[in-house]
Amino acid sequence: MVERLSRGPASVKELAAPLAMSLAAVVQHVQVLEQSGVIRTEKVGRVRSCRLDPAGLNVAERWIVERRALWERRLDRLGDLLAEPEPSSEQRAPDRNTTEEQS
Amino acid sequence: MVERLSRGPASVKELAAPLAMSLAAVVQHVQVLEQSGVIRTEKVGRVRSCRLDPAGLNVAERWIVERRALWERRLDRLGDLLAEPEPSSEQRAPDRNTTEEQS
DNA sequence: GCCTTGGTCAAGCATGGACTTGAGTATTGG
DNA sequence: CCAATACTCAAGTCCATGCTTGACCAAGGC
Repeated sequence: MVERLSRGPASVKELAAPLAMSLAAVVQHVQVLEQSGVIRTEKVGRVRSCRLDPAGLNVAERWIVERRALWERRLDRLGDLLAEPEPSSEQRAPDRNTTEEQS
Repeated sequence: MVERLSRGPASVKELAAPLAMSLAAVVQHVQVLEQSGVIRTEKVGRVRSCRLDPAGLNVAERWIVERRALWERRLDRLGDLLAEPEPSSEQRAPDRNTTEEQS
């Protein structure tokens, strides 16, 4: 959908056309895209036309960059720990309870 | 869990301890981690001990790097298209049907 | 006027993932 | 020998997502 919109604005119908989905489903997608600021829409008569919002895409880009940085940090940390020689003697820290994800 | 394992091998019990989850749930996590090659486990008596598999982590890292590259490519492409002046005259390509994701 | 078109809304269904429960098994300390 | 421990396994629950359906409504077009 975003790809299609990057080639110029389109109505909901047009967005739905190539997509093996009901119109309603597409509308839902459009709604979340609008709420998250990636696109803007405007209703003219009975037609709602959608276009990308460049500013919003910048936000999206920033989001992804952050995400990426986070993963990089994790991997680096992990890499460091793996590079270290394994601690042969048991010296287990007593479970700090910081924000921590599972798996 | 991976974080914990990066500080040295541990039994399933130990992994479960700080995790507000049943043992069985942890075992499930351990299974997928093992299947995807991130950890290796060995059963000694009634205890299954788990350790990270450095090689497996390399695989995981490669996976993430690929993923990242993919997103970068997408964003770049999108950025390019946005940078272009909007095509004012209607010159809509007739919907090529290549592999394409929704939204 | 009235049927068609493009969209809207609410409800509901299907699926998948993460977790729990409960029953069972093998090891092990006493 | 017995009970506790450390799992294992199958089944079932819960919940979020993504989509469909059907009723509805406001433009158009003829």
